[in-house]
Amino acid sequence: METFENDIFAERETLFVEVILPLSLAINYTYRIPFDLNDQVAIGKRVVVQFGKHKIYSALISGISKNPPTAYEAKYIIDVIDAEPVVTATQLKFWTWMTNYYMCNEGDVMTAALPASLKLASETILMLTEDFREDVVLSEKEELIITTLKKQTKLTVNDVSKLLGQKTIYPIINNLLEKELILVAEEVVQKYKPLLKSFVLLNDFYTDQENLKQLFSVLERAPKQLDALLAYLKLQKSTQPISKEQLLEESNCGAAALKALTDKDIFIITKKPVSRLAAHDEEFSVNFKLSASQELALTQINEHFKEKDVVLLHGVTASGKTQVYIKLIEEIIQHSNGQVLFLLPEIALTTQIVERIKRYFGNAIGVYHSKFNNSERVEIWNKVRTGAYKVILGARSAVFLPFQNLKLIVVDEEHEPSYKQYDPAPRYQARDASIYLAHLHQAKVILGSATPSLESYYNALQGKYGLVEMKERFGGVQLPLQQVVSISEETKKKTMVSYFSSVLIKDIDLALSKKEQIVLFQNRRGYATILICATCGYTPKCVNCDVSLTYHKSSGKLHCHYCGYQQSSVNICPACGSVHVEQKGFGTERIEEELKLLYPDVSIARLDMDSTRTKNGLQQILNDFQDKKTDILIGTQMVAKGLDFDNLNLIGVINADTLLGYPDFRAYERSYQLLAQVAGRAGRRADQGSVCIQTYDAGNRIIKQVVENDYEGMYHDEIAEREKFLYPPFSRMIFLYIKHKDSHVLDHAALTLANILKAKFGKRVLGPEQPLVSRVRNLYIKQIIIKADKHTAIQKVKDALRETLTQFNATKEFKGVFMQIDVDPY
DNA sequence: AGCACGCCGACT
DNA sequence: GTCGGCGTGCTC
Repeated sequence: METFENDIFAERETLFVEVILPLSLAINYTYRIPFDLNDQVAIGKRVVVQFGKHKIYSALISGISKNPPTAYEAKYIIDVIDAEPVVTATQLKFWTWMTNYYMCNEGDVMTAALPASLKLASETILMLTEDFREDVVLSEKEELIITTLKKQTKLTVNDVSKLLGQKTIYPIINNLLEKELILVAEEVVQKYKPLLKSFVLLNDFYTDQENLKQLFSVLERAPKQLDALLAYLKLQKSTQPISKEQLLEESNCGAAALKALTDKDIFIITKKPVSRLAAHDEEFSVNFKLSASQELALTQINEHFKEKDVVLLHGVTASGKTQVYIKLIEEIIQHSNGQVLFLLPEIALTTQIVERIKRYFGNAIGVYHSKFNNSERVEIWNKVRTGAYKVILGARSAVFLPFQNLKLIVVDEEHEPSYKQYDPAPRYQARDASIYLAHLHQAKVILGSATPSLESYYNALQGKYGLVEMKERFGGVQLPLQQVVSISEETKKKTMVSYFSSVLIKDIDLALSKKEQIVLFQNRRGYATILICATCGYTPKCVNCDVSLTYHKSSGKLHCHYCGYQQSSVNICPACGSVHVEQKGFGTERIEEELKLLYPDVSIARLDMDSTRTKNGLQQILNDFQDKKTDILIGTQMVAKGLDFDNLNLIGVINADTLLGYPDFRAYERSYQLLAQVAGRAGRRADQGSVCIQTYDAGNRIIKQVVENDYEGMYHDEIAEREKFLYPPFSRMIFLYIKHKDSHVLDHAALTLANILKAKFGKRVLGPEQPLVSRVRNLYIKQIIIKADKHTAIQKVKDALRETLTQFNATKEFKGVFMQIDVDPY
């Protein structure tokens, strides 16, 4: 009797949970648990809570306590969604670290980390899936939701609550989502269609040996069809089911023979939805041999890993770093059954490197990518959590996946700026964050690049990271021959044809005559086409932002790259009425046009943000180039990222100066990296490639260093500058952006804040300054920089800064001032 | 993020 | 006199 009462007492204990809401809030909130949900509560599970008067969110439990809050009465949670935690304890630690390090809110991290369908809110719209199946057994309530959806196609989470007359609906919705009967609306916008693939099946009749024998004799006079049958029987032993393309590849029988067999009912073709995550059925093996220098690099990496957690692999372009990674990954998954995270810049994810790695690791690999839709993302999320995926290829956001047994992180092209998220918060650097993530999992990190960031190389030279160098290209192919062409000289000699020097034209002619392909590189930044009035100098500007509008020929409109504002183009100057409105500057579009005039019979394509907006746009352009449908490819930065084409031997850089002239302490480093990477695309297989760099500044040391492949020289020059002027890695930087719609209020606020900060941190505070673009979306912007030298305890600075900002924002005068913090803003 | 509360201009 | 503009504060 007494134990019984004790049990009741234990059950009746009141629990409180601290939850993270998927909103940018400075603190977490505490809710109370109704007794009947006590045993379902666990850290990492999602709960349904009401926040504010009406809103309902799915929040994440980050802490459990028995102490009621003193200052207020906690609201009850409405429901517990998950049977198992969706977020691991390690992930929560990672979130907390990111919140502190990058000075954002935990809700920001949660928003960035969770795929959208794990963040249901009351207005989330639910719909039936396209390949809705009738054969699933449903509960009464599930049935009601489904029949209603059949009638009116759309329901919000709120509607469902009303429909069922109860608040406890999330587990039901979750069930339906898991059974893939419904989906959340975002997926519909992205037109989620299951990928259908044709599979071949031999008619059951022929499983009988006698019948099969007869079939052989019947097909004797149809060699192609016989071939197909033999191929099928051969494949049958190893793979099931057999896809149409597989069979065609194996047999060389041709589609006609296959069709004939199908018509005769010997083969049966069925279409089945397959995972978009493209499971490869091939053998799980790595059957290539490393070269001597790759083998050496591998040994050195493993040697360093005995003492160090991070190794920098510095290998020249086309040295075969990928193979080294693959060997490392193979070792990990075979010997420790651990998981590997392979980070790539966003853009490289759609290219060949992914295909290559998939080929090696087959079903154990998952790709995570911002262009994926929700169902794909959740699918990957769950497969990482259960450990079904051993290797994850992903862009920066892949650091948020729920790894179970992470052993190795590879950060390829570690110098890439796209590892940094600029907007919105969390403004994190995935390369740096992955080092902390690895630390949490006691995993190792390998940073790879042909042109390492100065920070990483510095860390390696300081002994903080292990350093492994590969100085030879794979197969002994020579590095491309690079030449510099002075645009000013050619202009003087009047040998420039539009944007192209005589040297470049000669090279293009030669390459075309050899049927080789060409890539022309034009950095877009600062050089997009703008309109300018030749009479009065007027330039159309964005109404919301302090930037000139750029002219896009494809749309015939003027666009703002910051806020997306568009307006129709102008022929007559709105300021002075002159008709002499001219185009200035040149983007890829303009170069394409000029080139088409010079080479009307040559097939030219363009690779930039505009031509690759869709998920498959990039892939299409690359495929066409691979298949040699395109002779010349004109591109922005994108062409520098991991492209690998056999027939590409000439690279032309239209104008190198746009890179060098950028007002940023990193401009020279970035220029070197970009030019070296672009140049590295040429001649990767047999012949030595050539690179033609056009510039007004032929004597520039960076250009010289690029031509001489002198990374060390560049490093030493740049690091000396950094040390002299106390830039990273000799200091840590925090950028503070202050925004307000009224420029006077902003000026006053920025100055006041800068003075407060200067009183606290002294000469480490610079500014306020006006950033390059001083107004975006109708908000004026000022910038304050905090530059803490290496020996400062940075966490203390951050703590003090956070407190100062909170106080500042609380003063009446500056309440409406927005502030953004960017830690390590590179 | 959203939503209510509240304090000033142009309207029945 | 009121309707509604959006600035500001709060949400456990």
